Amino acid sequence: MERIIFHIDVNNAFVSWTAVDLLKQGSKIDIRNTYAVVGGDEKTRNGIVLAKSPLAKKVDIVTGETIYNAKRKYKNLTVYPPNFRLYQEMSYSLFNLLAKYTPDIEVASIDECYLDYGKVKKLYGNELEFAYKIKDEIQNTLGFTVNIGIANNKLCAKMASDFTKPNRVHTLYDNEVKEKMWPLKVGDLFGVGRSTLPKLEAIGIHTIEDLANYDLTKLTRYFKNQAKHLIDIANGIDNSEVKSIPDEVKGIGHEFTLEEDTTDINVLFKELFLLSEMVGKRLRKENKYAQVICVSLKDNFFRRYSHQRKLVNATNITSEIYEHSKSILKEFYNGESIRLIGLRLDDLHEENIYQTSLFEDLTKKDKESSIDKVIDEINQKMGRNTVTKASLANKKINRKE
DNA sequence: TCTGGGGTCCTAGGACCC
DNA sequence: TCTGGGGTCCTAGGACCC
Repeated sequence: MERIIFHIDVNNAFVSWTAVDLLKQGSKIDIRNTYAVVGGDEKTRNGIVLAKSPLAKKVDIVTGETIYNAKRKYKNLTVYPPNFRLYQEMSYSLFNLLAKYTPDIEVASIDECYLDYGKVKKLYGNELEFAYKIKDEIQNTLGFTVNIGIANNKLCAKMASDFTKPNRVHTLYDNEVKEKMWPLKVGDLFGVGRSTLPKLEAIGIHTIEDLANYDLTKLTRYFKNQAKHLIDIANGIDNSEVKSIPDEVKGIGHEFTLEEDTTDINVLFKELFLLSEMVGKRLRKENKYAQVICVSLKDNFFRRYSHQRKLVNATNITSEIYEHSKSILKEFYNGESIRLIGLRLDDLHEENIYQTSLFEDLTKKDKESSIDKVIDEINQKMGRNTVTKASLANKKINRKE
């Protein structure tokens, strides 16, 4: 069977979705046609650009830069706060629409997916016609536009959807790679990031074509095992499958930037407690137990450090997660000024195979577990964060998720 | 009031065992 | 006894993505 893959990508997703929502609420202006970005709050030090309108892009505003910097590029820029709940709903509505046509859809992120068209071509016919049809259907029923890339593998479909925007359909079949992809800058290649790019340029590789034709033995000297993969992707080679059934979640983490830097370990402990509740709650919701706990810090020079610990017994109990994370932090925190703290759970298991120790108080464990259950249930019924442990009662909780 | 948060995958080195 | 090497587990950190 012929391999035909679609990559469907929402144009300026967060800006578009915010625009659709504002219009629904009666707004007279469509922010997609203004100098607008969606970005975090500068006051809580979350002030970066998450998405930009085409006009904002025109004045060289880029995703990831500070709001402060973006405003220097365009003085009257409007900044909209992100609304992740809305984005999640918009995302579902898109994937539900596509699922009417085929179950072979891989959700790649909140605003993009792959669709295995080869498997349903007999049903729907020519892929270009079908792509235009669903592109228009999305626009007419959901109110936002997408780009669709069509190719013989996922990588090329992804590259194709990134050609000219918005509201376009592009193809990048195997026999079009040389003509359509090779002239692009090597940094535009999916999989070449900000660390690999300068290394490639240093050895004279500037376009995707340069990389595609580079000698493998020579490239291996610089990139070891990564070299073959780099040359493959530059040639548009990718054999990965469209995975319609998502992998089991492999880890759960949360982190936050503090409102101000701190050297006070007790402040860090408090944050760890809040993080423990958040990751614990999610873990229990997934019915999983974690065996690895990882605490990470970012200092005021933006350097990241982390330490992890593998537990003898996996856990999903908030107080246990907290006690371990606290002791991990104590182990490696050296008093420097901290900007961000994060907590991650890895090595997740379905069941808790518990190795009992002779001296362990299992009654206490049961009690902790039922306390968590009660807190989860109340929060479920009454809304988030109605109840937390007493030590947090005086802490303002207004974190965004 | 310059620089978020949530993931996955990979690599390298050390410990340990045979 | 003069220095191997395969395999696995564990940890720390890097790279990439949206």
